[in-house]
Amino acid sequence: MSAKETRLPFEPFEPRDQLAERLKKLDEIRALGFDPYPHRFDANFTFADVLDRYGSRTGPELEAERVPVRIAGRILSLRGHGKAGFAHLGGEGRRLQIYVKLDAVGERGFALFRLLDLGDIIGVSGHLFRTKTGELTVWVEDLRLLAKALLPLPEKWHGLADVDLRYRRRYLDLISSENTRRIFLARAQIIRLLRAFFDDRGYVEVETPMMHPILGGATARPFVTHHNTLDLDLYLRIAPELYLKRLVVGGLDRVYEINRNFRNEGIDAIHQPEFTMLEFYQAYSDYAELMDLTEQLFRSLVERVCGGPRIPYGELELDFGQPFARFTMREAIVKFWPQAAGAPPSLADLAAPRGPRTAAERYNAWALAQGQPPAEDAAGLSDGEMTGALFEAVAEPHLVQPTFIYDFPTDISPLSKRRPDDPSLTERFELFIAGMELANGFSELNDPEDQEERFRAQVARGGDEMPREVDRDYVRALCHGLPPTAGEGIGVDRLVMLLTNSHAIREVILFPLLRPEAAEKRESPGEEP
RNA sequence: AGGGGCGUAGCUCAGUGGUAGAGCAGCGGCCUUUUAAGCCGAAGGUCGUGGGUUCGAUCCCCACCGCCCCUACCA
Repeated sequence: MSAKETRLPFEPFEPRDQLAERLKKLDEIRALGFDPYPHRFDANFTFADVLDRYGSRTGPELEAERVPVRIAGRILSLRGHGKAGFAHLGGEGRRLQIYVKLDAVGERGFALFRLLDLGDIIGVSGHLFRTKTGELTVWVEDLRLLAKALLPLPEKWHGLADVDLRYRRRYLDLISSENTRRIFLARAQIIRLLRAFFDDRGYVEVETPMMHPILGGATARPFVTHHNTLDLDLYLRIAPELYLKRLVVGGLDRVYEINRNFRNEGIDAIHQPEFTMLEFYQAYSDYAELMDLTEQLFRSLVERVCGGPRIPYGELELDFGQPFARFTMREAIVKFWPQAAGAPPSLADLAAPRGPRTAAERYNAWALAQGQPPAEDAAGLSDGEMTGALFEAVAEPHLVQPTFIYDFPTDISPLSKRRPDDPSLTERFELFIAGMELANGFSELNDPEDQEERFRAQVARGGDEMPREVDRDYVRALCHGLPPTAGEGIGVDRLVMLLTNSHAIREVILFPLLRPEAAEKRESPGEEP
């Protein structure tokens, strides 16, 4: 094949024959005296401007005005007709048709037009008119190539159908999928709104370390890295929590951070190793106030991003207009207990020693007979852990509409403050929507003795997910006095999923972590050239 | 990690135990208001990889690789 014999200036990409073809055209364009990569183009309109201002003007009105237009964009469609042709230019998610004909652009301009391909970036000058079929179009008088595309766009009818490629070549996905563009514009808007919400309430945005010498702030398996000069192993952070609370000790009474956390765990529809978390802390406050604030935040986001209180999510309709449902964890177990599994346990049963286990045994007997997933039941589970497991099996799948679950067992909440009336429970809540956990907040534990004790218990228990040493400096900070403080984390990726009706976390992360392509494996990072 | 599905032209997909097909894209030709433009022509494939069964495998069997879905752990 002749394409293979063509000498290529760089390590070629597939499809090679089309690459070679386009390189050939590039040479021909240069031979015509055009610079295929000029430095600038002075447009006088954006696509949105033209379409919004002239989209409803009639043909005769446009002819009378002869609106001069200079506009630049990518060629998204191309239809040649001998000595004339149409194309659509795309930019900012909009598109505008252009009409190029020999008489109007001259021999040299038309020769250039015939050497253009889908994907090329061009600038045109001319005036607006309406075609026979009524489409607003630029009558081109001058045509410039601004950047040659050496590789083709995705297939015009199906777009980028290969999901894997959509994530690997997000730039192509953004060109060819309007929905992808919409999702990431919404994501940017959501993050802007989050900042505005907290800025308006006197919170200070901060950035705390992403590399931690001591694991803490959550229970998760970490990534480990190494600093050469200090000869120090570091963990990529699993949570910013302990640093943010140090700042509250330091008198930043309201702080928030929007940034990445890293957890070396599984990847699925709602988990990515690198994910974005909003965490915020408010001194002189408690978890009840945060539930109110969270409800306000979600309601206002839904209103502003989606334009109303009710939003579709797959087959579901989620309603943020009503007050969010609120149940204690034990209440939720009672409420969603299936009738067929016999009489539900009472709140007192669940509070009694070994009560959660007894209830779980009854539930699991029914669940196994029904083929339903049972509550996790390991021999060593405490009453609190058993309660959590029972809640997950019995209640969690039912939490479709926005619902707060609060008063978590102390055993599964190492950083939350105990309830004064019941030390087996903590002042902690989670917000569930569409079966997903969206937020987790609590009244912060600020008793340094209790904290040190709980840290020691974690270290003693051991395992990949536990810190290997007590964060002494954090305890010291608490010794200087952390005011009564409430704090919360909100999973930003999941929030974006919800507000954009996306059903996989990879849809809302621009470049999600994927297994490297086979061909890329050879050039793995870390290898010296 | 376990179960299921998929892998055929650059892309989207048909198809058969007997040497492989369409549409789109690309290439050549015609076409000065088209829009999934149209018409004519030519080209494009080690049927994911490696073994096995068979006279013969893209098809059947085994293993591996990659991707997707479900299930278990984590936000």
